[in-house]
Amino acid sequence: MRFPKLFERLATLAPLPPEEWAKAEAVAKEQSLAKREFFMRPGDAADRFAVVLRGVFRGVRVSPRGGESIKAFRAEGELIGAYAEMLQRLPSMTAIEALEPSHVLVFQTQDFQQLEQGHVCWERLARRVAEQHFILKERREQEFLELSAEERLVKFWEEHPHLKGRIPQRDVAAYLGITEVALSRIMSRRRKRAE
Amino acid sequence: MRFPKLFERLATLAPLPPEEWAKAEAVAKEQSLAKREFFMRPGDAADRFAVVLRGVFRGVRVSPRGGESIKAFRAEGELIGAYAEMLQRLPSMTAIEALEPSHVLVFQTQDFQQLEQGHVCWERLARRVAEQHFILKERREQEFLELSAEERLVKFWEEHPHLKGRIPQRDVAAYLGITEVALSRIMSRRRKRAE
DNA sequence: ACCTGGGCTTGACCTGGGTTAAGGCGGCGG
DNA sequence: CCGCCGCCTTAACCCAGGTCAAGCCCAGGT
Repeated sequence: MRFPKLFERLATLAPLPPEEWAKAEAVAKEQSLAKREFFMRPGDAADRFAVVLRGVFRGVRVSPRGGESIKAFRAEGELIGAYAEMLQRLPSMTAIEALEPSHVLVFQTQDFQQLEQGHVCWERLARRVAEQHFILKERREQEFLELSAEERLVKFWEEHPHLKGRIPQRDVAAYLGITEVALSRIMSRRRKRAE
Repeated sequence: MRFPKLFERLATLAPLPPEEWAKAEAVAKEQSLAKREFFMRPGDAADRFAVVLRGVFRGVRVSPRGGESIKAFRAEGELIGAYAEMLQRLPSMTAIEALEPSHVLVFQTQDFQQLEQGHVCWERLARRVAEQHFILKERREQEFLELSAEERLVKFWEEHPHLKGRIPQRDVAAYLGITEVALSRIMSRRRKRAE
C-alpha cells in the first residue's frame, strides 16, 4: 500500500476494504505541479480529480465579465477537481491552480466508475463525499447571508489556520467576495481597534 | 401505487424498482399543514424529511443574533427537511414553514435507513440527491461571489418563475441576503429604468 | 363603513465596500 | 548596487445597501 494515511482517512468516511483500495492505487497516477501550474483550466474536460498529497490549490471561477472569484482552497488530504461540472458532464468552468510546489494523486473519473462497478463501497464513499461537500457549501451560503466581510474573515482564519502564510491576501479577498483593497482596510481597522 | 408522478420523478434520478417504491409508500405518512404552520422548528430532532405534494415552504435559519435568513423555497415535487443537520446528527437549526396550505409525504430517516438496507437503489438515490443539492448550493455561492443584489434578484425570478405571487417580498429579500427596504428600492429603480 | 394590522414603499441619513490611483517595500535578476 | 516586479497599503471619492421612521394600501374582522 503506497498511501496508508490516505486509506485511513477515506476509511473513516465509509468502510473501505483494503483490497479495493489496492485497486484504486493501481489506477491512480501521481503528478507533481510547480507553483502557479494548473491542475485544470476552464474549458478542460472535467474527467479527472485528485487528492492533494502535498501543497495547496485554489479553485478559481473566472466569470464571463472577467472577475475572478475563489470557490475554495484545498490542502493536504483534500480533493481537487471540477466537481459540479463533473456531475453535470459539463466542461470545467473552474481553474485549479497550485499555490505551492505540489504533489497529487490523480484519478480518471472513468477509472473510478470502474471501481464503483466492482464494489458498492465506492458508491458509498462517493455519497459521503457529496454530503460533506454539501455541508461545506451550505455553511458558506449561511456566512454570506448572515455575516459581514469582517466576520467572514475572522471565521475564515478560524476554520483554515493551516493556510496561514501559504496563500496571498488577494486570494483570501476573492474567497470572501470582496476586493484586495477592502480586505486591507478591514485588517488595518482591526489592528487599530486592538490598539 | 399512490404517487405515480413522484415515483417517475425519483426514477429519473436513479433506477428505482416499483416494488421498492411500494415499500417506501408503505412507511410514508401524508401530512397537511395550514399556512404558517411549521414542518420543523429549530431545536427539533432532524429525524424526518418530506416531499412536497402541494404548497410552498420556506427554510429559515434564525441566526443567534436574531436575524432571519432564508436558505431555500421548496414547492411541489421538492424535498423539505434539515438536510445538513440530519447528515451531522444535529438538532435542526432550521425552521421549515408552509407559506400556503400544503400537503406533504413524510418519511422518518429511520425508515429510510431500513429501505437502504433492503436495496442499493436507495443509497444510489440518496447519493444523487446529495449531488443535486451540492450543485444548487454551489450555484448560490457563485451568485454571492459574483453578482449584485439586483442581478441575484433577476436570476431568482428566472429560476423560480413558479413562485411568482406565492411568496412575500420580504422573504425574497431574506433569500437574496438583503433587507425588504433594499429590495423595494431595487424594484422601483428597475421600474423607472423601464420607463 | 370603519378600524386594524401586515406588508410594501419612500425618504433621510449613515456606512461598508468598490474604484482608481498613488505610493511602499521586500525579493530577485542584472 | 540598482531597478523592476509583485504584493500590499493608503487615500479620495462614489454608490449600494443598511437603519430608522413615517406613510400607504388593502384585506379581514366587527
